[in-house]
Amino acid sequence: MGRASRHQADLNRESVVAGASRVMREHGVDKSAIAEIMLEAGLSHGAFYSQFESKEELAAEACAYAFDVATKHWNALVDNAAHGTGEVRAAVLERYLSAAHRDDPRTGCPGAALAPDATRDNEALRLRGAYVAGIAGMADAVERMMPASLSKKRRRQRALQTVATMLGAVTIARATQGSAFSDDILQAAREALLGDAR
Amino acid sequence: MGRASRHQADLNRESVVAGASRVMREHGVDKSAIAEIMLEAGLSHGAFYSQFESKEELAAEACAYAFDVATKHWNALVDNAAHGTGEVRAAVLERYLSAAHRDDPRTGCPGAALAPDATRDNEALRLRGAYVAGIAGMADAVERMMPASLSKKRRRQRALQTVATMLGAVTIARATQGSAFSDDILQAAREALLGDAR
DNA sequence: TGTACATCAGTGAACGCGCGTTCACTGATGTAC
DNA sequence: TGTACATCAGTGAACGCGCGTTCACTGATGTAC
Repeated sequence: MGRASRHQADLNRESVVAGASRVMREHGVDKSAIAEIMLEAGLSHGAFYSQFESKEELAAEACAYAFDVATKHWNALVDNAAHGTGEVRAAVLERYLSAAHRDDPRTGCPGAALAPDATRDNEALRLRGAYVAGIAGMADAVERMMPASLSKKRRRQRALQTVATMLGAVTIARATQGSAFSDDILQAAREALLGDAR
Repeated sequence: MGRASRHQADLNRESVVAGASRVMREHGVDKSAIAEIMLEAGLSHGAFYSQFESKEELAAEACAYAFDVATKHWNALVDNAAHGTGEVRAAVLERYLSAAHRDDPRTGCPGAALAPDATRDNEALRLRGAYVAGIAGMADAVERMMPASLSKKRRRQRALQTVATMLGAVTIARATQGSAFSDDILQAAREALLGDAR
């Protein structure tokens, strides 16, 4: 096959990062074998180390990439909101707290999917760094969805509470998938965050 | 060393389960080596398989054990409450959402610590089963702490919302430990669940 | 109560597998002239 | 613009390590008589 062009190599690298972000959200960093990730990108196992220094570097980049995509999407929704942020907030929460999101971590929230890996990353801190930056950006996006009538301080507070509840509900729903409890916890979170009895 | 007495063997088994519940809450099931767990119980690596069928069986028992201890404790607090459940609720939440709990998963909530392992347990379902039973019991205990003035249905709803927020806040706080965000998310969850007046 | 034997908890070493990382090699790409 | 050579993305195989599991063995415990 020989050497790939500089342009093609760059495309390949992006493809590996994007693929890794999906595989790692599904299986976690440790259970995502490099061979499997490279296969997803259509490359051979051994090609990995001509693009990345280590698996940990890839994990950090995949984390940053996943947060970037998700947060940009939310910010665009806010920017394009025609009738205030209430509808955007409702749509985002409805989607986040859906069975579909619970069942498809591959394209879902990296804050929920990668939290365990960021937690246990105690030697090399790159993944944790990417996670912290990512979740902070995500919280900022949620803050922008909060009612303009609230004070800046209250909007921040509400945003953080919302993020904690969203992420906790999906985390528990995934850990209990297949049981009635899984649906109940999502339903309760929906009622809390966008419910009638709000 | 020779054969241990039946009584001693039972004690050893309990010791292994209790030790595993601590090690696994700290490192997760996969990163908890059997050798390390057995060492914690003062036994040799090879003794494991005369007590347990597999690592997965141990993980399920360790999960059930950790939930059992935590939930019994909370139920006892409710049973012994002198002045209604408000104080118990406040004390439990204050503790759960503390930096101390974030920093000490070994003796902390298994619902937060073992969620990733229950999530990825897709072949042998014993760990997931223990997790579902455990988190359900924990939610019941939280429900008992809710104001008696609320309807049964509202108490249940509030309990599930509370569990989602608690667990989500600690999960994020652990994944972002060492950053300001980690303290902020715990603080926000305290304000949400304990009230601004707190 | 004492004796002979079977049981089996615990030991320490070895096995096997998955997987991160390394390496010698290939041959198209990029560059110097 | 063409030619010669150096570079390096990608290949496929091998290495090494951690760790779950297995195994032959030990000797105190439990039991049958």
